[in-house]
Amino acid sequence: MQPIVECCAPLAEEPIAQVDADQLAGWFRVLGDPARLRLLSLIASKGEACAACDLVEPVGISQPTVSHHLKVLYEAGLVEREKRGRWVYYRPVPERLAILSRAIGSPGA
Amino acid sequence: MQPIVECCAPLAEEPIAQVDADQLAGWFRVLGDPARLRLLSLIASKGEACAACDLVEPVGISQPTVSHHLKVLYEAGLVEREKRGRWVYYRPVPERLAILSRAIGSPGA
DNA sequence: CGTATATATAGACACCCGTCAATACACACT
DNA sequence: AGTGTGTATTGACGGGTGTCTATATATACG
Repeated sequence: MQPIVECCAPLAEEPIAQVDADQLAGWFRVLGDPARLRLLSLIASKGEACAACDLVEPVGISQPTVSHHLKVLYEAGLVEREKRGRWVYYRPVPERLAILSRAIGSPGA
Repeated sequence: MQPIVECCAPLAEEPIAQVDADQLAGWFRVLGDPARLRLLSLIASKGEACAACDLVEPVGISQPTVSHHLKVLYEAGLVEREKRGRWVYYRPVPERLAILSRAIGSPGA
């Protein structure tokens, strides 16, 4: 995960560079799956969530698939993980999400 | 295109419903491609853009591929089209983009 | 009408992705 | 140490997607 703190001015501000487009598109693609969106929403609305405890049953997909999606979210830097005993807890990374929100945010409207 | 004006409370507010997840994920998937992101950025930063005039050359992909991406953006309701003479002009749809921005917006951060 | 240009479509190809069952791994608790 | 449970990985399958070339359609201009 790159140390990107400031990235990608709003799309409407200036034509986005290829590099930034790749970066942003990667994040959006991660959000482009209903299962991941529901997982992220579950995590965010609880503030923190454990995979088996809070996530597998509600989304209604198999445990390996949940694990896969959580990995994708994690590697995109949209959630962070903390292992506590036998369980792994996930929390959202608001800074990352803010980058995306700001990129498509319409200051001209 | 459905008449969705109000949709999808912020992800962190409450666990998102399956239907909303499908809807949102569809829009994010559209943004999940660098070429489409660059096209949208070019359109948005100019306020309006014509495919051949302003888009084909800057993004560096073939005309049919540009046409395809514009169709995807259009059918997602992220841009609107207007045919003027031989040309087709595209404009962003800020309300749609605002929905996405608000969905991932972090009120808790 | 014919030609030139802007746009869209068709078809093909390679590649990526979501899902699952099966299995492996990690960690606590007795 | 052994067992049970949470988590991750593997391998496979089906479907979707981005890209291209070639071609078709539409519109303006002479």
